[in-house]
Amino acid sequence: MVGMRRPTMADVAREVGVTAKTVSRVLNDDGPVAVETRERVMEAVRKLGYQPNLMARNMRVGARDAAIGLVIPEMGNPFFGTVAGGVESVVRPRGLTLIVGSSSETAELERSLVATFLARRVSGLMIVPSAAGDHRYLRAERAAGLPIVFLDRPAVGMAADHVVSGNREGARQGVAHLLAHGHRRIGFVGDLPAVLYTRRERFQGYRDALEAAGLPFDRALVESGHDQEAASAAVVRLLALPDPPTALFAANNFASMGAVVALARARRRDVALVGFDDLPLAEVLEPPLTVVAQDPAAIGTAAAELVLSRLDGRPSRAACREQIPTRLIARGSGELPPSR
Amino acid sequence: MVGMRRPTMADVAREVGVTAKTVSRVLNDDGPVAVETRERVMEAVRKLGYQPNLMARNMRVGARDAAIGLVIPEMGNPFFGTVAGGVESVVRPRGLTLIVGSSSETAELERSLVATFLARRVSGLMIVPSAAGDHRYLRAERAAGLPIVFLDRPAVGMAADHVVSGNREGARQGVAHLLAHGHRRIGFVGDLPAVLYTRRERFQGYRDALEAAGLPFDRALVESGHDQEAASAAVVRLLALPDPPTALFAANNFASMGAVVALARARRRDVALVGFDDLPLAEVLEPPLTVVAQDPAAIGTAAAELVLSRLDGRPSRAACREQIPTRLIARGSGELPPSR
DNA sequence: TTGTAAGCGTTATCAT
DNA sequence: ATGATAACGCTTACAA
Repeated sequence: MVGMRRPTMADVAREVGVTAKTVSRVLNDDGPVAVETRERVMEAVRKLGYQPNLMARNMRVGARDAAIGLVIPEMGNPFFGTVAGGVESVVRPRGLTLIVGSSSETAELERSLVATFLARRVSGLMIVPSAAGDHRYLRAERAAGLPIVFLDRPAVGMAADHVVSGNREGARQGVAHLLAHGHRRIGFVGDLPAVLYTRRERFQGYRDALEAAGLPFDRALVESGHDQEAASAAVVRLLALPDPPTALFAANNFASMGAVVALARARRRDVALVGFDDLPLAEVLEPPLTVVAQDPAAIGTAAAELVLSRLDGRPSRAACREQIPTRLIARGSGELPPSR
Repeated sequence: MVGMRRPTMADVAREVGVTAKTVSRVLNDDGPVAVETRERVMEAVRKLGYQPNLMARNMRVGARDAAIGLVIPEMGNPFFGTVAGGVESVVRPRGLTLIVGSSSETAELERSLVATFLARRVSGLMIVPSAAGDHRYLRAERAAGLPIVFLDRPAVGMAADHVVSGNREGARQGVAHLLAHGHRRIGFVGDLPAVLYTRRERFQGYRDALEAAGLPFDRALVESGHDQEAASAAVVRLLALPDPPTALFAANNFASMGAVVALARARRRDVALVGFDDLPLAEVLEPPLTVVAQDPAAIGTAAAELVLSRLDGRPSRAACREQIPTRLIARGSGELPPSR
């Protein structure tokens, strides 16, 4: 039983007494086929359990695999998972399969994944670039007409299509929300400086809001950490300042969780908090967490549609950027008044 | 520039003045090649920017795609995302690519995804089966030697390898934990009855624990809901009973969140709670949530290793089942004493 | 309406 | 150490 050769088109053809081409015609609704022949072919297909070999088809037909390669930093992260889900939802109805790999945020893994995808001759490439990367090596591919779209962050060293959140505007809105509730000293808790595109943008939004309100920028109110624990520590430092903030803006979900934990540990229910990126349990926290929510599914679908439009021949001479707007969700923590 | 044909092995060969087969030898470290020839080939490869075509290779070499097809219910769900990450971490070092699709928990989508994967001639199939499915149609594939492994839930209508959490034992442990803290009336909040394998197993664990403690089973203490809101409502009903439970066991994370929300809304800090499956913010809740944590990454890696071992020729005559143990994490909510 | 021949880009086999 | 030829399973182009 094991290793039994799979039936091929030729096997089906032999069974019916026709040629492979005729079977192909039936299966692809190509060219004219006699009704009776069609029926006999279909029956032989069922009888033999024949399944067309997509590999062979792809190879002959386009020299391109009917697949889209997607690189994300991490599969277990619901943000990127939802992005991937968005991509799949637009790509599958077009008959394209999704091939996914995770880079663990390292440029090396990202590059090796991309190499694999290119070797497979995927029809399109979608990349959430890792921080340290350089994408110049993809210029030739892009020039040769391969649709390449970057997600969540733009490419480095190369002008290419990309779809990102409205980071700057979203952060501005979140901070403006705190300002509107009377806060004048607002701490910023973000990733390690300058490394990440999103951190830079959101930081700009923070400054935009302050400037629009005519408030001075105080470097002492800016703290960073690369994970939840570090963010907690950052919050502790902020609250220990001589002139501490009455509100916090957490620039990503690790920072948000770190801030929530730090405030809970310190039993500080008087510090306002707005986080960038929504959390599953946000409404259960005390107080419920006010957030600037992103729309990861929309990032995925928009990027996938961009790839499809390139595939359909939309010229890709000029790189285009798409911004997916964020949405402020007021739940309580961002509406607390200043404590002093 | 667009549509420029990619260099093939033949192009490289022509450039060097040899045959395609020689280039193939160099690239695959196959057979003997003169040192000088090898160098000239490598240089031509660089010069032309040649990249081997994996599709063609796969087709010729094994009639199998060097890929593993994985079906999960939902990409945005961190549980399944982490499972997928576990699979990838095992499969990639072996040179296999991961192809993923989500079924949205519907048997139709699952089946169509599987069909696509089979048509691509993947080397292995990994499926988190959706509730309503029937997998008899896969028996022939399995008999023909295709490695097929089910994750998180077993197959229906067919004996096949599967890797699942220790649902029953984990639930037993969680409930026993509550019993050890003095509770005698423990409510069970789960999915809709009987539909889902995991719900059945965990319910059995609940009963095991009661039985071991010599406590009677009270049907009134069992409630169900298919999402967070329904679970909340279920908890409200339980607490309104004439002789209400002093503790709750939530059999999945939706139920856990629903229970947390319901207790918070009712300002009931006196009801103990143990949830099945960990939550990101569990330690931030008040009180911090005690859980029976699963190990989704381990489920993924174990299942992937099973596929690889089958691929390496381990006979698959008998289906094997692997249980990944759970781990009780006591954080506070499960250690509350009975309120009366 | 159906068949024939050729080819997609590799690698296996057998020669040289 | 290298080459010639065929083959993998399918589709395109053309012929019958």
